[in-house]
Amino acid sequence: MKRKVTLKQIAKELDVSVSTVSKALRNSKEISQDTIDKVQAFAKLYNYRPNNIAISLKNRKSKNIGVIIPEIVHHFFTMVISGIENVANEQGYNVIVCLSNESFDKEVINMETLANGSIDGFIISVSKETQQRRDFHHLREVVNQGMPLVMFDRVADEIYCDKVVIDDAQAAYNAVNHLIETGCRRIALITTEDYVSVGNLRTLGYLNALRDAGIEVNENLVVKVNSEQECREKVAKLFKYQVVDGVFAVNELYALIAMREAQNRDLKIPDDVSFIGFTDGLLSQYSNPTLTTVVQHGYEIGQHAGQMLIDKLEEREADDYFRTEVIKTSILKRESTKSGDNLKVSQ
Amino acid sequence: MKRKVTLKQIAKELDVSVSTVSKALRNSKEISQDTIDKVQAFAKLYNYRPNNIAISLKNRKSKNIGVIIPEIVHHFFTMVISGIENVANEQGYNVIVCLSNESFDKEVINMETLANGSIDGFIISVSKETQQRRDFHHLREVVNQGMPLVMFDRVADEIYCDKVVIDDAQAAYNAVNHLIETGCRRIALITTEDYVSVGNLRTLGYLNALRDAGIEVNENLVVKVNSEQECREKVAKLFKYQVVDGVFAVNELYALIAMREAQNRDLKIPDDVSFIGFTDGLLSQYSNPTLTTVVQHGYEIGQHAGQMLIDKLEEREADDYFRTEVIKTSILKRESTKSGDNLKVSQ
DNA sequence: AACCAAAGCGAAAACGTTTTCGTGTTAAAA
DNA sequence: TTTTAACACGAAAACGTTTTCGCTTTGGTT
Repeated sequence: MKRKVTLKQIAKELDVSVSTVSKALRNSKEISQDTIDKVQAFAKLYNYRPNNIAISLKNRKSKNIGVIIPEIVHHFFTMVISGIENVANEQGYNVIVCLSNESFDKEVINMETLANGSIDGFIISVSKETQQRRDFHHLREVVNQGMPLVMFDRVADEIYCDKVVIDDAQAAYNAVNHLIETGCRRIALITTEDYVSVGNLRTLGYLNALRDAGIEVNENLVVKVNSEQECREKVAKLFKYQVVDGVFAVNELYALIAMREAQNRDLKIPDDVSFIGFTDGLLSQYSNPTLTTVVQHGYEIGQHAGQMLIDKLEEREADDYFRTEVIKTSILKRESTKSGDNLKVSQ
Repeated sequence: MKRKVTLKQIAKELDVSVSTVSKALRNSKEISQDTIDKVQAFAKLYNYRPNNIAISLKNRKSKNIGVIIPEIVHHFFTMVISGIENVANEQGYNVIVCLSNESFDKEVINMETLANGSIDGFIISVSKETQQRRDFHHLREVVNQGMPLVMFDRVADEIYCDKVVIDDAQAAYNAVNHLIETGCRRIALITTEDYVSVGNLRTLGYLNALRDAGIEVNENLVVKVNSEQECREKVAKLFKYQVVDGVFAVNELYALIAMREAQNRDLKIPDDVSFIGFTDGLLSQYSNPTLTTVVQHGYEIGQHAGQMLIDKLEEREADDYFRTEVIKTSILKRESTKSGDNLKVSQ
């Protein structure tokens, strides 16, 4: 019920000026010790806390970071948010999260409402629709206004700003290579039909790994799907008409679906066929067998993105110098691929 | 590079007063059409947007909602956030997310930093540590300051505020009852050793369901665990020494671990033993066999919590009247339990 | 006695809005 | 011609801070 107490109220009660109160609270040496004690005692008694909004207005900075992501019900993005939160909180920043729900319009609206003082800088992974349209005017706009921007994962090359990405092509290359090294030769790729750049990069890594190993690409082993349902159908056909001894899927769900199909056909995993997925989430951890995956280190991505942004905000870094940090991926070997020990045996 | 344009700058350029500009932009009828046109054209040209912070200060409201949750890498909480975001955005509010990481101190700090103007109201699910200590002074404080507060899931009865919960006891009752109806008699409970109130309530539901069905409680079928590892061990013992034909677990992970153990012992699911878990997440959806679960409808919980808070903020509801909304759970039947069709056969 | 410096404090501006109230100008009514 | 009303606009206050600058009082130095 009792409203928050302000400097003005304290000043009136103690019969001094607002300036005196303000200075006393900050232990200014302009103020006598007597007055300081009196003011601080009173402030403590009434639990005075400075009003953030007033300070924001005065300082022209909010100490808030705006994070815009396509969706939050997604292991990778929650890990990234956790990472951002971690570095932000340590340095006195709050995180405002907005969801674009993969919609271009909502992304634009979110940015516009936040960009007017509510936040000091953006961290964003753009929506699918935005990538499809290749319309990045809203990003360009905030950059032009001098507001720091960090993009992660789904980035736009044509926007000049800090970025945090993984090397999708390299990661896919390593994944496929791991299959090759453990004896696989007829390796299928399950990917998305896409405009989403990361999908293409992962496909590229797949192709390169095969080429470097001197394995010919078999178009019949490449399946492009757009939905879970489509994945099930095409994977069923794949196993029906082709001999497959390894599967690389661009996400864990598709890998799981493929594993299920293989199991239904009484194929032994990993002896008859090995599986590796992209993105390490709960499903990979607890599937049966557990799934070997490419881990993207979302938490670290978030930490780096957050730190890069804060470095710009605190002017620890020139505002016209931009970097792209590439976070290394790693392969977490589990039960769905053969261990290195079997290597000679299986080859 | 170009800073955001302000009313003052527009006023100077057009040689009118700040008040005139402000009114012209809002189509006040105090201002001539000529001036309105002139001002609006200029504002559009320079892409004028009112500064949110200044408006917040003036109106003494930020249009921000503070959400504090124990962790974000958790399906239930992300669903809740999505629900909150949904209603908040529709009504012009932003969501500031803070994570307590299950720590009491961080929860307190988060609330204090947000409570000084940054937000208009809180939505919170308290940390385990907070529940353990039963120290809710920080909640009491914001309530006393007249700041609306909505608690969800992990609530504190002693705090007088709006709440959104599920009926854990009833939900558990229904779950266990479903097992009973499909023919199970020796039903195990896998729960957490806890101070967390929800765990106790779920246990209560289990006991009541057995009692109402005239089934004696067998202490040996109740396992309390605190970690994944402990769960594995105790579940192994359970299956080794007891005959079990049904398992109710207080979360999906424990249910999964138990299923895995049963499969290792070549028990048929659901014919030999049925499983049901609490909380419907990805694991339940994609496990093998898929897991029947109690679904908590996190998205709806978020929507209700958000709407209750906004109703208070917009004074659509008296600020001294508090409700507790109970969101109904439902049981999503999948492969891990017998269907109703088999009912007669199995009895 | 005259001067000066330091100590202690207050007034005011600034951040960017919105809104109330007052004022001068013009056109219509008496 | 005088009064009145409508019209168009500006000044100022308010939201809660921080900070600069200036003022008064005190005590000490010549």
